[in-house]
Amino acid sequence: MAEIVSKATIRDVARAAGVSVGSVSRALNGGKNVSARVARDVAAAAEKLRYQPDFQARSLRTRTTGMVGCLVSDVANPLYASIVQAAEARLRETGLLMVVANTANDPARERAMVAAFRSRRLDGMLVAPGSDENDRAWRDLATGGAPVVILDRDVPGEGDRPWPAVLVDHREGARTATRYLIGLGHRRIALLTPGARMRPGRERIAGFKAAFAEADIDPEGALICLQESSMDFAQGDALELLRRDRRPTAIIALGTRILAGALRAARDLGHSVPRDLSVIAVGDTDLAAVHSPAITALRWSLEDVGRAAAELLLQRLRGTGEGQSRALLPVDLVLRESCVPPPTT
Amino acid sequence: MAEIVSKATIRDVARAAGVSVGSVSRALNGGKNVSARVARDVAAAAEKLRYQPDFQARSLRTRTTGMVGCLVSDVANPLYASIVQAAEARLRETGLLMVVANTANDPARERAMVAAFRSRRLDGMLVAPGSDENDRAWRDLATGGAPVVILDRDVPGEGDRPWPAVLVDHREGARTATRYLIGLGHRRIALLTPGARMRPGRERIAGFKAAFAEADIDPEGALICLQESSMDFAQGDALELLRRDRRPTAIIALGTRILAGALRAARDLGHSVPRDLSVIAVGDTDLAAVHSPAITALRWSLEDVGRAAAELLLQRLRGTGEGQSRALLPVDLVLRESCVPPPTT
DNA sequence: GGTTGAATTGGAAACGTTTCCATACTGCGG
DNA sequence: CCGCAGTATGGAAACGTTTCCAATTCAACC
Repeated sequence: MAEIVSKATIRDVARAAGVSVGSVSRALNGGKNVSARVARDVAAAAEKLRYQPDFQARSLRTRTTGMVGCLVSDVANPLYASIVQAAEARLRETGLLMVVANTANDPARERAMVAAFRSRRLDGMLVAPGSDENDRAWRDLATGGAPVVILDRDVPGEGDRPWPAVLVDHREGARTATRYLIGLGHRRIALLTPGARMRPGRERIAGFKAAFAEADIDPEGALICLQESSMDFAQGDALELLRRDRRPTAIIALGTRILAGALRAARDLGHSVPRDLSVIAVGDTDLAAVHSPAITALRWSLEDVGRAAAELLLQRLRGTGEGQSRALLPVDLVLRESCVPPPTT
Repeated sequence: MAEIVSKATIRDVARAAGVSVGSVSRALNGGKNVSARVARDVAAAAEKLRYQPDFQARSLRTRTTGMVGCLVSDVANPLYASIVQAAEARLRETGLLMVVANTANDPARERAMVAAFRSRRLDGMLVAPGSDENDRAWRDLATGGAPVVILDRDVPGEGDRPWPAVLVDHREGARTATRYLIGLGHRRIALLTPGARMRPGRERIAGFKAAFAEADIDPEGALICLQESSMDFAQGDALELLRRDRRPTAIIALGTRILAGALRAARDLGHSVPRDLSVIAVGDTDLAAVHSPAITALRWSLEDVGRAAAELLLQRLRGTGEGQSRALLPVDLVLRESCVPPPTT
């Protein structure tokens, strides 16, 4: 009949079971040094009172909150959403909750959120900084003692050793894609990617250039076009690119929005994909898979990134040996219909 | 030079400022009843010691955590991701953190997460239950006293009054879309949407049927095809649908994955969109906007949903008058290139 | 100068746990 | 029968805040 639920405190349970609060705590948690009788009575009392321990109070004493933070520029970005999703799944399995915050790549906001996380005493955090230089914030957090795992960024690191991180081999991916296009005969290829402020862009550019270098062809054909990550910008840039005299015959475009912009620009100019323009998507989004023609894409597993990051963090939280401190995930080129040899002019 | 940061407690500040802890607390929070001298000294001491209050401890005393939960089936689903993003943005403005959890529409997991949220004493929560019947879980939470805002679901409600909720007018949207297709001359139209277990599906079906009813045409042409939300399923179903003798001449398909399945099926069968098959997307995703041909779509603002939900929750948290308790957001049909009159057979 | 009421302050009691410590109890070997 | 080691137990301290309450100061007014 008890309608008023859940005001039950450990003291109530103790009283109901006729033991001390200390015993209740031991019975419910440790199980160590507790007699069968006490265990039984406490369990019964807890059940009857629908006792649910108060995490806040427990946290205060144990200095652990059972929560980890996740800081990304935008959870709605498909390239992050799946990472967050997978990480949450893994963390939940161990009873951890995940608090997420969007930074929009604003360093001030990043610092503010790190401070908030620390002030809330979150046990750890997963972060994808908006630039590699803002490591003061992470350092701050680290001095708070909470482990940090970096998502696909090169953050300088803490004195001696680098931060634990999950990295994606964008360089090799970009090189493979570029090599493939060169192999098809393309000599002028544009790479559309957000700025080199962050690791993924930097690595892609490096791989892109490497492919040109190793093919020993005119590096002038490697058109690097840095982007805001927005469809309209990309469309404008792509239009400009495709109107040039010696326009690129192939485009490598990041994500959903930039890819979309490029595709639109091509359509607006009456270029047919792949006949007039080959296209490779970086990141295998719904759009790439379903577009007609289906877009050849560089794919890496976002789920793996999330899972691996969670795993790395869990290792640190448990303090079980250092284990490995970084993971490098592979990138595959999945061949579809959007690449053919360049038109013969 | 102080390298060891952030062990500073309020007691340290009190000592450094030469006042009592009570005064420090008042100086830092209330500002009420505190002399200029104390305010100055405390501020200075806090600054010098880099004092950051411990939210855990504060929570214990104030019974408020500054965190709200968000429970959806899958944050990586584009239809949720933007909602979460927008809600987080609004909540953050007021200093609240958001913890998210994915339920995969599993009622057991939903209950478990609600329990976890309550146990952590989250101040409130935003939830999109996987079915409308699992309201026991929310009732539990409500008895914990934390306000709940429902995202686009019909949850029976708490005795007298319904839960606060943000709803989308899917019925009207579906009706508009269907009416539009009928107006173009279509008589056999398929609606591909996930089951009627949840409000959006139910409402869409109702609107779909209503359009047929009001047009006074053969309701046999209203082909309702319930779906798992997965591309492969949708593709299979769509193939079956399009192979029928009297195949639909238009398809209304939900989201990214089902839409993608339908588009693929059409392509596999050599049906050209829109010549042989008109298509309307439900939900204006990247895919719909960028596909060639661009897909006419039902659009509602996910950002508005998230913002409105956050706003409703904030109202409840502040306890400022009841305000309105539900919002109904409009759905627009954005016309693109994927709908034309049916082929004349 | 004394009285009064408000403004400020310090001290201590909460908040609900976990964990430490001292005590009581148990069984066992001498 | 007496230590004695180990195990169970109760009581209390601690975690870091906020907030209550009583005490003190202060200014102003008679």
